Parts: sequence; C-alpha cells; structure tokens
Amino acid sequence: MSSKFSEKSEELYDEACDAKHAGRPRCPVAHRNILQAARDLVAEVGFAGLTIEGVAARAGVGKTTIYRRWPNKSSLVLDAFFEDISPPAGFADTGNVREDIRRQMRKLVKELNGPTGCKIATLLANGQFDKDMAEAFRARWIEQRRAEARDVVKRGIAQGEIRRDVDPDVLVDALYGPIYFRLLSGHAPLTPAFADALTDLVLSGLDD
Amino acid sequence: MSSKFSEKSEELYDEACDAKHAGRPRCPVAHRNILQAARDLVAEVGFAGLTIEGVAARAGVGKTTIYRRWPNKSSLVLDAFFEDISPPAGFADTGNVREDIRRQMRKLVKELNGPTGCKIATLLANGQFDKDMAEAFRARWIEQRRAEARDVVKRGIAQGEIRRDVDPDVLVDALYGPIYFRLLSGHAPLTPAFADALTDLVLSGLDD
Amino acid sequence: MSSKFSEKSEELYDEACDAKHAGRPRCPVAHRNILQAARDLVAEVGFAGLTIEGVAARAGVGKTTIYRRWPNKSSLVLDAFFEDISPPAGFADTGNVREDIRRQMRKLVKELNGPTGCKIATLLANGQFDKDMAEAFRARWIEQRRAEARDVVKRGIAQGEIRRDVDPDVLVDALYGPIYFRLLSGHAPLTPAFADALTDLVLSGLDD
Amino acid sequence: MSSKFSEKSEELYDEACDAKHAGRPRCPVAHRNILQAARDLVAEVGFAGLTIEGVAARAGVGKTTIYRRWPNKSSLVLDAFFEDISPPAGFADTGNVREDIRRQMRKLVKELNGPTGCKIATLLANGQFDKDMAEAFRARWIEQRRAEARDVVKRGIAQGEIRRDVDPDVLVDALYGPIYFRLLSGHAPLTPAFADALTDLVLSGLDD
DNA sequence: GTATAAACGAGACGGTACGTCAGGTCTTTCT
DNA sequence: AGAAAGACCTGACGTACCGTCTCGTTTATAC
Repeated sequence: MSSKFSEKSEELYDEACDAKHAGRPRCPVAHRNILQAARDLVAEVGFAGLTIEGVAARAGVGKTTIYRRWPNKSSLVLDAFFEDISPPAGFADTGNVREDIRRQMRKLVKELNGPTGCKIATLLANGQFDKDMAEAFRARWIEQRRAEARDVVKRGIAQGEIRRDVDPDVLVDALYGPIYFRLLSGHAPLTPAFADALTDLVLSGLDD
Repeated sequence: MSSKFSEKSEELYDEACDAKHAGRPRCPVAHRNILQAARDLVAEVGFAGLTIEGVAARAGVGKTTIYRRWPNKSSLVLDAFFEDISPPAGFADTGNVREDIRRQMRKLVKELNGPTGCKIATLLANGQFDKDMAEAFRARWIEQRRAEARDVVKRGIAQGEIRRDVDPDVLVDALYGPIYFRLLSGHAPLTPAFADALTDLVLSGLDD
Repeated sequence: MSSKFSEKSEELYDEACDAKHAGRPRCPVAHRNILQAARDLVAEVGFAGLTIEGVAARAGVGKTTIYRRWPNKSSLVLDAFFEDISPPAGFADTGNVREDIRRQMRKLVKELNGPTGCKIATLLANGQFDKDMAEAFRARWIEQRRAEARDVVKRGIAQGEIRRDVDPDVLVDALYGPIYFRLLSGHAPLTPAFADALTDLVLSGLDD
Repeated sequence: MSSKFSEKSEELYDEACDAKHAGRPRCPVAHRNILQAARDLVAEVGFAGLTIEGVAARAGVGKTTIYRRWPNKSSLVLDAFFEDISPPAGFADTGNVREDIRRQMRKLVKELNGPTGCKIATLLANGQFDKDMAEAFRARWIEQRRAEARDVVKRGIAQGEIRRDVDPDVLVDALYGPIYFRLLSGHAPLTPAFADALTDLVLSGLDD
C-alpha cells in the first residue's frame, strides 16, 4: 500500500517511537486526545462541520501538532473512525457454507444499521473526493471483508455447495453490493428480511 | 416532493415568469450561463473545489443572482448535472425478459464507466452530507430507473420466466447494487464481462 | 510618487467614493474605526506588538476589510499616525530669517520631545525595513518640512542674511540632522538649549 | 552597562569556558558558526527576514544552543554585526584640526555608504524597539566615535582653531547628525561632496 | 408618463477556517 | 552536563469563500 494513511492507526506513532530518534518523541497522549476529539466532533457536527481548529481546541493541542501527524482532515477522521470499529467479525463455520453466508449477511446488515453504517457511508462518500482516502478505506475495510468472504465461497466450491464455474469475486459483490447500495442510496431500508431475501435470491437463483 | 430542489431546472425561472410580477423578470440567459459555468467548473476542479464565487465569475454574473435562485452549492450542482444527463435509456423488449435485462445491464455499466459515472458517484456521495440532495437524487435518478426495471421484472414473472415468489425490489437491487458498489468503492473495474457474469449469476443462481 | 501609500490618509476612501464605482462603497465608519484602533493599539502595545487581527477585533471589523484597504501593517500605521499629526506648523516671518529659523528649531525640538517624537522615530525606524514605508514617510513628513525650510533659507540668501554660496539642502540638513539623530540615537537629550546652541553654531560658524 | 548584551561578543563564551564548570564545555565552533550564519542571513534576507530557526539550520546547530547564549534575535544580530565592524578608524593628526575633521568626515561617509551603513541603519532602527539594543549600540558604536571626535574638538579649542565657547557635544552632533540623518531617511545621497560641504558649513558658518 | 418593483453587476461587509511559520520551551538521546 | 534534534503550545500571518448587504442601473408592470 502506497497510501499516505497508516495501515493501522497506531503505526504513525510507533514508527516515531521505535526509531532511535534524537529529539523529543511524539506525545502519545496528544495522539489519543486528538483522535478522541475528532471522534466526538464528527458525532456532534458531522464530517463536513468538523474543522482541524476545532479538533485542536477540543484536544488541547496546537494545530501544528495535528498537521505534523496527519496530512489532512480525511486521514485524521479515517484513523479516528477505525480506532473504534470492530475488526471483521468472521464467518461462522457450521459446515454448511450457505448457512455461514446467511448468518454473516444478517450480521453485516445489523452492523451497518447502527452508527458504524453511518461512518462507513461517510468514508465511502469521502473516498469520491480523496483518492488516498478511498485507497485506505478499500484496504482497511472492504478488502479485509471481501477476502474473508472469498475464502468462504471457495470453501463452498470445494465442498460442492457452490457451482464450480462461479467467479468468487462476482459472487461476493452480488452479496455485498446491494447492501452497501441501500446504505448509501437510502431508497429502501436495510432490514434482516432484506438480507435473507437477498441471500436466498443470489444463492438459489431465479429458476423454479 | 417537498425538496428544495426543482424537479426540472427550468421551473424556478418559469415560476417567476408566469406570475404577473411587477419588476424585472429573471434573466434566462443568466440561468443558462450559471448552469453551464457550474458544469464546466465541476469538470475542471471537481465538486469540492467548486465555489459559488467561481461560478459567478465564470458566468459573468453577480453572486446574488445565484443565491436568489439556488439555496446552496449542492442544489446548483444537482441542476447542472441533470441538465445534461440522458433520461433512463429504456429496456429493450425482445420478448425474452432475461435477455432484456442482460442488455440493460451492459448498457448501464457502459454508461457508468464514462463521465456520467463520475457524476453519479459524486451525487451519491454528496447525498451523505445533504438530505435534500439525497432525496432529489433518489427521485430524479434512482427511482426512475428502478421503476422501469421493476416493471420488466414483473413482466418476467407474468411470463413465467422468473419465479413467482421473487421480490422484484430485491431482485432489482441484486442486479444494480453490485454495479453501484463497484462504481463507488473502486475495488474492481466495471467491465462488460462483470455485467454479464453478475447477470448470469443472479438470474441462474448457484446451483448446478 | 509611485508609493502604495496614499498621499493623504483620506484619499483611499475618497478615491473609492468619488469614482463611479459599481458595487457597495467602502464604509467610512469602518475606515475611521480601523485607524482609531490602530492608534490606540500602537499606544498600548507598541508597533511591534500591534497585529492586524488585534486592530480588526478592536475596530469591530473583519480582517479582510483591513487588507482590502491597506497592503500591510506599516502602511496602516502610517495612515493612523498622520491622521493626528499636525501639518508643518510653518515658519514665522519676522523679517529676520535667522530669528525665524531659531524659533522654528525650538518648535521642532519641543514637538519631537512629545508623543509625536516617538511616532516619528518609529516611522523612521520602520522605513529601514520597508521601502514603501520609507518613501511615504519622506514624502509626507520630511520633504514637506524640508521644502518649507529651504524656502526660508532662500529668502535669507536673497535678503543677504545668508552667504550666497551656501547650498540650502546642506544647510537644512545641518539644522535638522542633529535633532533627528539625537531623537533616534538617544545619546543626549533634545532640549531647547540644544536647539539654540545648534542653531547658533550652524548660523554663526566656529570662527571668533 | 547593565545591558543584556555582552560588551564583546566573545565574552559570553569566555565566561563559560574560564569558569570551572562541570559538564561539557560550550563548543567554540558552534559559537562562530552561529555568528557567521547570522551575518550571512542578514545579508541575504535582511534583519526582518532573519529567523532564529534559519540561523540554527544554517549553522548546523540546535535552536536551544542559540537560546542558551543569546536572549533574543536582536542581541544575536548585534554581536554578529560588531564582529566584523572595524573599530573607530581614528582621526588623523595633521596639526590642523579642521583638516583632521574634514578627512574623518569623508571617511565616515565612505564607510556608511557601503554594507556597514546598512548595518548601522538597521541597528539604529532596531534600537527604537529594544531598549537594551539601543543602549548596546550607543556604547559600542556611537559613544566610541563621539569620544574620539570630542577629543579632537577639544584639541582644536586648545589650539585656538575653534571658538572657546563652542560646546564640543553640540559641534560633534552638528557634524555627525546630518550624515546619520541622510543614512536613515534617504532623502538625499551620502556623497563625499556632501561631507565636504557640510564640514565647511559647520566650521565656517554662514557669514560672508 | 411616471411611479413602483424587482432583478441585475459589482463589490464591500463581518466571519470562519485554512495551512504555514516562527516564537520560545521542553524532553529525549547521544557525546 | 552540554549538544543536537525535534516535538510541544501559542498566536499571528495573509488567503479564500462564505452568505449578506448596499449601491446605482436596467427592465418590467401598474397607475
């Protein structure tokens, strides 16, 4: 990844710490305070309403301290978001791949219906205006979950539960895409029933 | 629709014209110039980089003239976008619903791969920050296309090409969702091959 | 004069007013308030301690309003200073040129011993760091007074009170220079006695 | 002298060296490098444009090393200036005091026309904003030269070349003041001809 | 015709936030 | 314990736009 964003939010600081720098090390408390302030402010005023000055003031920190660590608002918010987003929860392994997928889809819908969904929508949206943001979001959110799902699909193929000629990437998109689409477009609600209906449809096809 | 956006870009002006106002009528040339300038500038500097002052300057118009007609940047850009976006192109009617869908999917992918795709992604993204914008986008883009697609699906059900118990809304999302997801996320390209594979998958299911 | 400073402090505003500008005219109250605030703040915190933000805040005015009218701190302070500095007080005309000069020298020393002296020293000092400032100061303070003095000297020559071969410019410098030098350097006080002694010395020479 | 400036630039360092301090002694190379860097930078970007950070960077030295030795920018620059300013060159002693003065005036004008003049003007100007700076400048530049000149004048009086009732201080100011005034004000050039004319005028008076 | 009314372009207004810079202090590691 | 490095907080910089507000002008209807 050649993004300007750190793979994990801790890294920026660790990097600075591990190296045998001369000079005063970056203050880890400031780091935490900034991220917390960013999180709070996004919750209060939204991403668009968030300002670096506001974050600095709330964190009790100079603006330069923020600019020294993050190149822009997006990257800061990204780190702030991911610090309290749970890691990919993992598929169950019931032996029945279709059942595993069904459960995972319900779980995803449930998660995206809460505050996480709001954050994800915001990040995805901001990715349209910021290439690095988009790249970081893909690496830290989308790809991790897709990889997992792809593995399950492959297991399903190996076990004969899924047709041999199905492209796992396409299948994963067929399952996830409609959910994210509803999340962003809002033309219809993200219900468990939708998750089930969608899973059934994709897994069973349209034939009688 | 209770949006602050006009359904058609002309309306605001017509409204002002039809009424037997005293006073100077709004200048239709200014209207056109503003929309054109907005379009040009979005193309040049992107939505985020677009400013009302820039539009006014490029259109040879005072800022007030813009603020008199649109309440904010989003609504202006929305009107500007939709003025040169083609109406829903329409499904073919070959008699074979599955074939009609397949063709339509390819057409959509092709359209979204060009400048229209960029605009749609931008609008969808901005919808996350502006409720009215989102509502207007749903009404003027998404719903029009979904309605059409739903009709075709219903035709398919009536003709026995599609299972009776399929929810048309879910099916439409299963088809469209993955495409918009790739458009926004960019984790994989929008190729005709993807359109075909996706259509096949959704229409035929995963069983052997 | 090709300086960026106005010859008289009023001019900037008058210019804007007199001309058949389109657009909202500059607010004369703001103009006054800014200059007053600048004057007050220089008195309170000194030139070095004065900030544009401070002036804006005290004047109840946006920073841009100041930047729209003055290119920098120096030029603002210059205008502020000159608004309450008396015009060159004028030489007496007793018929005796030497007496006229003697009186004028005393008057100058007296003036430079008060707050005006402090301002003049500041302006002269800032001229070292700002070419335009220096130019404006020469035009609005020094040259006006030198011109007057030169005329008196010429009168003295015409009346035979002063040697025919004296260069008026040199004579004027010989009179004024030492006073400004003491003002700036502070190595000795600016007393009326000094004014008299200096005048006598320069006018009468060193011979017995 | 109660100034915060050292009388001679070496002293601060010598102090630290001579004393039987514990700890690492101050590096003399750093001292020289800092002064050299300050000198270079003043020449390149002027006093106003000079920054402590810039000096530190150019000298290859930490900012703290500078702050440990000089309390502020002015005092550093003062030391830097005086390190390469020649000591008062001294009056000639031709037996004729008036001739000695004439030669000295020409020499001064010549010196002040070069880079030294620029430095002197800067120091004098900064003295307006910094009392200690002014005091140090008076002690290290002005008074040294005035003392010398006063002695010559006294010699002139003793030899009967100069009127007995002339105040040497006033006479010295009458000679030097106009030169420094032109240096600072810039209303007229500092030419040898001016030096001669001024000397003649002051020494001979205005009478026929 | 002459009011009256509204839109026009221009541009000044008070603000907010930007991202940068330098100040002077503090804290680390190395010598 | 001093030196170099570099992070810290502070506060001002000058700029860009925001959305509002005069201006004087133009272009319509209404009296």
